[in-house]
Amino acid sequence: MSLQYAILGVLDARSMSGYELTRMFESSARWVWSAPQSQIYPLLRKLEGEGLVQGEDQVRGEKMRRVQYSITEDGRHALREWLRSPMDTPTIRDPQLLQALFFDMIEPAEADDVLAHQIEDLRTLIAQWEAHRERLLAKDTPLLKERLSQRDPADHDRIAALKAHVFTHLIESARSRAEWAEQARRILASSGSPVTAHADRPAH
Amino acid sequence: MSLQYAILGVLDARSMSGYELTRMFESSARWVWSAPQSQIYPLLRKLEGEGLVQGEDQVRGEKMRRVQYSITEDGRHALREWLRSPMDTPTIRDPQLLQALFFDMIEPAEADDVLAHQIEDLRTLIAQWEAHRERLLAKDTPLLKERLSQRDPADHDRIAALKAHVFTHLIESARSRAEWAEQARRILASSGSPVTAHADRPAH
DNA sequence: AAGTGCATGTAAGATGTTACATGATTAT
DNA sequence: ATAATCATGTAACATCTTACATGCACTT
Repeated sequence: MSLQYAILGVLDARSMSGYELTRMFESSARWVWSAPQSQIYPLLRKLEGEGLVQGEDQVRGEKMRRVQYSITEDGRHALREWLRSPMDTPTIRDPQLLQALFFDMIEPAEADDVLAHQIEDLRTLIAQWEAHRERLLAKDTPLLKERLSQRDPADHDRIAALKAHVFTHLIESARSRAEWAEQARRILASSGSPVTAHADRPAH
Repeated sequence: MSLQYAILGVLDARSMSGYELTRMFESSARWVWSAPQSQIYPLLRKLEGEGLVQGEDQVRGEKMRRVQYSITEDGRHALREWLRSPMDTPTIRDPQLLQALFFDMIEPAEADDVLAHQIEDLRTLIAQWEAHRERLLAKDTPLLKERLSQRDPADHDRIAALKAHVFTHLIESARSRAEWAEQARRILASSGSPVTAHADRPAH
């Protein structure tokens, strides 16, 4: 559902080939949506079938056809409809939190390792998001530049602030999660042998 | 992947029928995982096939067969393996944040409505999670009671604190999100006409 | 007699992941 | 030459959502 609008939103800034979109969405820890290449290409075809995007064949080299997709007026309309529609908070489905809920079933030291790994991972993400946020505020990302060039200069600050604000949340959220993990480590250490009843392996 | 371990984790506290598990996981805004009934029953069969859970047929009334599932030693072992394994932060895929990223394409008033709806929704969730958290700290949920009855009383506080801590994060996270949405409303209001270029409908 | 809750299932479709396959162009 | 990057696709599979179907037990 949402990937389609993510694509439309990006194409609204500028036209792109499937490959460029793929690079945007693949392994994009620093972006708000991710999708593998195998989802992008079929979806572009589908959107073209619905008239929301338009592909233009470009000859490159001998017979290499490289398709440049751009958003249509219908596509922009569909995107705006979606942007206007309120949605409920998506149901939480967080494997790491689920894991934490049952940490009393393993040794505190083992749970501690898992949490330490989470914290490490979060630090990396935070750094990436912070960097991206800074670039947005400086209006220094390729896509934002393209977008702003179509807009009234009086709005530039507001638009950049709005986009950066999304990343502010990602950063805040990851920071709060890291603090949560630290606190969880403290609770685990607080005392207590683990798994007294029905142990997985003979007590040692 | 994770649903299977969520089921095992619940069954570790006490045996249950598919129906009871369904009620646990369906529309469970107050829990950390959710799944519709159509996922539960087939998965239970699969887990039984793998020997991770064991179903016991119970006669009820005339010929009504009601199956009570319990976790096996293999199931407990598989669950512990999973609990010990570090995982990377799941890729963020948040439709609401995606929406916010393109709010510059619609009227500020329209975006404001969407954000107001989000905040309302978050308040409801926060209230539910807070209630659940309180009950966990008071060791007053049916499932936690069953679980604690199998464990050393000296660990009870630590276990309850650990579980409650998971909900603390959900609450903190939702609060931070609500504050973020309020801030976003302020940015939207900060000035600026919207969509100057390529308007969806004639400017008014 | 009809409705609600208990209880278990199937089917169709959307979405997402992992892996494989292919060929052209550009850089070393 | 060969490796990396550009570029586009398919296949198989797991997961998740929505909807429908069925029948018993208990209440009103």
